[in-house]
Amino acid sequence: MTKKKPHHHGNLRAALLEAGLELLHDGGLENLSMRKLASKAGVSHAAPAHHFANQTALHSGLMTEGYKMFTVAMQSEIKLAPNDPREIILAAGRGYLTFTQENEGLFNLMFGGTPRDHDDAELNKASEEAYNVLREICVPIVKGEGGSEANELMIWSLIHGLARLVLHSKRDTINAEKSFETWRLILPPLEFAT
Amino acid sequence: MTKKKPHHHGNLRAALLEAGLELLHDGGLENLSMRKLASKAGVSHAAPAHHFANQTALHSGLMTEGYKMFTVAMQSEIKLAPNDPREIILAAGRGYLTFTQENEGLFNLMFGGTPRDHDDAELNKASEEAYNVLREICVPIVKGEGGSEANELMIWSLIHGLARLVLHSKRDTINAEKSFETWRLILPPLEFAT
DNA sequence: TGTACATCAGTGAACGCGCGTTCACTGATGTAC
DNA sequence: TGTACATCAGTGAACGCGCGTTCACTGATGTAC
Repeated sequence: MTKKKPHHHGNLRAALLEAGLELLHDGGLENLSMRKLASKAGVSHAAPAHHFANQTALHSGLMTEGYKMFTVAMQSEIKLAPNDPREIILAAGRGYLTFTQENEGLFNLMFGGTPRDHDDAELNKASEEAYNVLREICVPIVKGEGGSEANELMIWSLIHGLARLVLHSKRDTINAEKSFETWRLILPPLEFAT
Repeated sequence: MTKKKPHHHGNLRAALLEAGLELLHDGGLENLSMRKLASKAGVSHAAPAHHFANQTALHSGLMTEGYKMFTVAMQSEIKLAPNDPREIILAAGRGYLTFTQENEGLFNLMFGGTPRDHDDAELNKASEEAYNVLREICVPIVKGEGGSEANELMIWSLIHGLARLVLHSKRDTINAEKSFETWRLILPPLEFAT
């Protein structure tokens, strides 16, 4: 006896987000629409309205997933790194680069100017958690004139900029290994508190 | 006697690009369409087809304008800077930041993953010229393990990343002055050849 | 200088498409007693 | 345990919209002689 489609999906919200990530993965930002999303999740195109009030809400939901993936990507690289502040920073950057290369569409959604819901608590929480990873790896760096904030911004700008540029010129830096090496080369000397 | 509209516009291509920049300026990436463009330029919506084969061609044309503006923005700040390699790098960064803050929509078009025509000679030329400005200001930096390319990538990643992050968190860094100061703070110490 | 003619750069109507959103509906689920 | 009922989460049809693109056309411009 084959399973009948249940009228209630069970966890449609999660399924829709997953479908959205797939769409982004397969065809980038241009490939994302509420109707395709619903279709990919095997549901009528009016169904998502029960879970996302509008497109911006959906985008915010996907960005939330993005930040969570960001956090995980950085943390799992950090876990493998030797216990040395510079190595930890390099590892976090590798996680960042891996994420961006594997999720170009999502990265563009997150940082390409797409409107988001600034009051989305989950989104704000997820993005803060990602930032916290960055903050922690910067703690050991000796503070200069700009304090710890300048250190964090420096590291973040560097790695974010590199990630963007790597995607932008795929011909030159097509594989992860090469971009990891570049990252190692451009990270300036840092002074750490002992 | 009032001037009749001439049937031939004279320089519609330029007018369309200008209209496109205005649309981007006023409403960002989402505000850009061929029909709005034509309407803004005071021309029927089928007219642009004579100047841009398709949307990608139009986007590429706008990106070309963007790179030119980039180059000008950096060069004009460099011109005002004291003749000191670090000051020149700081000045170029200020130009970059000014451009991005005044042209957020265009910046998103250029670096947000929008497809471009990779065979557009004008576009490639304009982007190379912008890169050349960067290359020149990096010449005085002492080469490390990664050679001059690593120096260029380091400076570019830093300033591009900062520009992106400034736009991303407008609340914190709403004005140019503040972002200039941040830029000065995060530019690491550099060693210059004498 | 004048004329014939090819080419160019517009117009305006029409095409079909995919989109987000709304709506009345219905079947499934959960709850009170 | 059984029943009545409210709520929830889907369906499918329909809405109007703006879009990129195509097309036959026409008026303006440029050129050959």
